[in-house]
Amino acid sequence: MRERKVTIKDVATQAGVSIALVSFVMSNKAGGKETYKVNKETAQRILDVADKLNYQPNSAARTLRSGKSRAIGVVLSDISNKFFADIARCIEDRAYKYKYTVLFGSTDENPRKLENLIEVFIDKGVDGLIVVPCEGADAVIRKVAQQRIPLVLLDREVPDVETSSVVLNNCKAGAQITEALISRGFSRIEMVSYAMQLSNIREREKGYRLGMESFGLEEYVRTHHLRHDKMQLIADVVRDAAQRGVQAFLFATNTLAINGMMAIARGGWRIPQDFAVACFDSNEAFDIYDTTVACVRQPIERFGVEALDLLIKHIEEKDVLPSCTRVVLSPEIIESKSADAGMCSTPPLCMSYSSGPVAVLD
Amino acid sequence: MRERKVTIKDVATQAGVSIALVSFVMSNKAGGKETYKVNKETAQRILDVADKLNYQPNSAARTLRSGKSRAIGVVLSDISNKFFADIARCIEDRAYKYKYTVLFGSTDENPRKLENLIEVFIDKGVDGLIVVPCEGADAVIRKVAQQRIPLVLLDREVPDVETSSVVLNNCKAGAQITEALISRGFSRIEMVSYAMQLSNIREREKGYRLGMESFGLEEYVRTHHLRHDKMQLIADVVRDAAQRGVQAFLFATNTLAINGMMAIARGGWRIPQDFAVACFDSNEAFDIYDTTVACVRQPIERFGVEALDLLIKHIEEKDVLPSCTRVVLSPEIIESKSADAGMCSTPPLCMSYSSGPVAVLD
DNA sequence: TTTGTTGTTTAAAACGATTTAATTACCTTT
DNA sequence: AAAGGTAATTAAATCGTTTTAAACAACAAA
Repeated sequence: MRERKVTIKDVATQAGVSIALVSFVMSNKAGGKETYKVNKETAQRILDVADKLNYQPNSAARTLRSGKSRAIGVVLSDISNKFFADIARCIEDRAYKYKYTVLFGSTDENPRKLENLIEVFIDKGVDGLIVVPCEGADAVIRKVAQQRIPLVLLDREVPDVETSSVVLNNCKAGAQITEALISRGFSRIEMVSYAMQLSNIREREKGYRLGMESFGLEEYVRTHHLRHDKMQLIADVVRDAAQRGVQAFLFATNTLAINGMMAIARGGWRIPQDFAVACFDSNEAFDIYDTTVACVRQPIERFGVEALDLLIKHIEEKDVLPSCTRVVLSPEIIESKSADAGMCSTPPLCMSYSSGPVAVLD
Repeated sequence: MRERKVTIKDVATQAGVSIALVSFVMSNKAGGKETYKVNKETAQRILDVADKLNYQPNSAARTLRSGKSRAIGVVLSDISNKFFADIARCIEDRAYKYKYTVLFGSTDENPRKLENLIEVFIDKGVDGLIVVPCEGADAVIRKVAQQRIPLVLLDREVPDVETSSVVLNNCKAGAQITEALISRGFSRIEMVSYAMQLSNIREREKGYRLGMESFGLEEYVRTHHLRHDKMQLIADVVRDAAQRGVQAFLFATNTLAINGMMAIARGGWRIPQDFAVACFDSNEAFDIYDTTVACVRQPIERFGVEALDLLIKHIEEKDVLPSCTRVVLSPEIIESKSADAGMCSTPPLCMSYSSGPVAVLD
């Protein structure tokens, strides 16, 4: 019952032309730049036949011969993390527009897995890669970059490597959100972060420090470094902080904030009565119960769009000069209306993600 | 500077054998069933050379010739939705183990987009598909099924089509969670659902009805049907319900719950003091602020694992009988400890997703 | 008539693997 | 010594495109 796939040959015979001509017409349809000269009538006839037979070019054959797959690989930390899932979605949509297909992979911050994923993707013949590098992946990234495989780093950067990247201005974001806390009257503010050598994390911590220092609060600067696979220890951090009279926490990520707030709640403390909280990334939870003092909203759409556009640019000018672009996105600080009122279950600031001004390039 | 890719030919000449032999060895390495007879020493020599040259078989060539791509397509509603993102992650991990690559696509509940995604994936040569069908996609699904393309439906089913599927026992879940609400003393319970013809949604509503009826509460049965692209109307539902003295809401999905709870908060009501809330799918928000009466926890891992295993089974026995399996997963009802205490910001029930018993097959 | 020229079309060679059918080498057996 | 059998190996066809270089047709210029 299996109907044999219709090939370019079928179209050619049906239309009474050679397969080459069909190929010319089919690839030109996609709007190629090198226009082959094909008689208009013949071209139309071929298109008609192709349409009638419902001809779909075989992707494997095309890739084999041309070396181009119109597929890209996207290597993230974890696609089930809301932040990355949102970005993935934007990349997907944008790629769809350009008629590119996307392969996703999650590293779990494991450099070996990252290396393996990249290998698999390259092996599958992707035209380029968007990668969220993890700790210990520097060497692999450098290798990819010097192999001249189109590459865009996302969210984090790697030192001493010539490649394009799209990142947030993390330092500025860290400083601004710290200042938001301070302007609410808090001074004993501590940061909860990861014990990972990641550019974005380090910059956020730096911003926090700068923010504190600019208000003369250097004596209270304290950053807790958690291992991402030992998240339960966050409860100790909270307990310890409570004893030392800490007033507010600044969480370096989404995941830290959620776990931290859970630890706070479990310990019997209340937000914002006992602890004020601010964090990076927004979250649905914060939208429902508007209890956080402020959060850094990252321009997710821009991350996806800029990364994909950059990558496609690289793919298309592959043989030309290897230009590198660094896109630094501006954070948006969203301050809660109600946090200082000490209430719970009050109207959230925004109904959906789409509201509010979109951050712009620096 | 571009280093030419090493091909099977290079390995063959280096090892002093024919390319056929290399092919035999390379594909046998993967544990094929039809063992070609190759001299052990020669095989080892070939493997050594392949390793030394870092030979990676060209995927396009392999796909073109063999018709198998070791890639699958996964068509979801929206990968940025936490529920689907979690499933995607499980599928990814499991596929990785089997050395399969996964293509993801989001339909936004649009049947045209679903059709297009499936077309693109098939065109890319995927060996099989996992699909979350949306409203209006029945015809497309049937077409795919009768084309004998390995297919597994996820989360929702399509009537009158012979295909495998993995779904929750939605009716049972609906009944149980309704009973959980009733056992807390609520009787004026209304359901907030979608105006979509989706098997899972319909079953959940049915369960709610059965649950209410089994306690003689049929007079209060009322299901609100929202359009997923008109989510803001949920505020009207809440306001209207408040006037009619409704005590509790049962939300049919994650997204409805989040938007509903936001609408409640915006309207100045409090959870659980003014409205009790129960819903399908858990969410990080509910973990932090343990205010919901109960939620249906879906066995996400099982969804991914079962769907992928089924699909691979279909792919591998493609030429044999087209057997269909229907996997129905049991829901787990998670009841909050604190909801009836009328508190906010109390210790949540579980620290992370991994706690608690895992639901089993019916 | 010959030589270009321009616009169309095509034959045939890749691309890099898999897979079939045939061949070789080396034993046994008769 | 011939025939048969088995294990190991290989030549060659094939998958469905893209792409290069050549061929062809028609017509203008020399």
